[in-house]
Amino acid sequence: MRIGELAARAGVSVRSLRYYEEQGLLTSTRSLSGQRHYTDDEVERVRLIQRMYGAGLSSRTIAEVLPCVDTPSEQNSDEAFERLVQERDRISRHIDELAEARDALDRLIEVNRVHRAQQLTPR
Amino acid sequence: MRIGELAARAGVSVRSLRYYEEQGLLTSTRSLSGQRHYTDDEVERVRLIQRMYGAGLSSRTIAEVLPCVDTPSEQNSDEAFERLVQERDRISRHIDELAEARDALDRLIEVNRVHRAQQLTPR
DNA sequence: CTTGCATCTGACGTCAATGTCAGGTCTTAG
DNA sequence: CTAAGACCTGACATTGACGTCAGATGCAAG
Repeated sequence: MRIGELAARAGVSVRSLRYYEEQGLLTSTRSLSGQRHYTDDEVERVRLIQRMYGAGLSSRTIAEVLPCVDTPSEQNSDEAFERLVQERDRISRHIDELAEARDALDRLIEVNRVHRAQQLTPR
Repeated sequence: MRIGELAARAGVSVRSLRYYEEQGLLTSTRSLSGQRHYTDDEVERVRLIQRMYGAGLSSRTIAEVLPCVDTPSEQNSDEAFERLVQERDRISRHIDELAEARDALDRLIEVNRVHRAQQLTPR
């Protein structure tokens, strides 16, 4: 498929796909005229990449981790594997941080609910 | 206290505090010479602000919900209250998204562990 | 008084993922 | 064949929360 279809199927912009390629996260075969062509598998790959971006990984970090996706078990993925574990842990810590923030907002919400209820029934 | 002490106590940079003021998240009284002065309470306020930033709220959004911190129960905080609930929900959704990403990484880690184990004991 | 550190304002720099535009080529339906 | 729409490269624009620097002033200690 060409880049437009991949973009539509994976739910990202064409611009982003070109950027992923530039960052070494995605490869394409080129037609004689230079247009990018992709296989069906790339759809899932792009979705995974998106997920990693969503989890706060940078292009560089994703590139570092991708060997674990492409060639698990390779000796040369030692760094990649370590990085992968590292990022998983970072995400876990981030989740905890978010949970604390959510709890703080929940407390705020509760306080405000109480005050609002009082206002509705002043006596 | 002056800005340097507040920065140290709240664990942020002086630059950030000035920025928060610029964004309407923080106020200060000024000495005759124009220096900012803060009360002890501001330390907690800054920490709360930091938490909100950490949870992905923008300056604008934080400014919108702060009325719930400053004057809960006021009629005019209707919008603020709604926004607060909205953000709480957004954070919850983000947590779910992160959890999914973490699970994806966990699966990757598991696959790689297996392959690496095989390599260590080839026969 | 002066020396040195804190503070002030204002402005420009940063970083990363992506939007957007320009000017040109490719492909495909009719 | 032709027009429309997809695609190409290259480049500049954007956004937000700061970092950083310059030049000036304030303040506490010796």
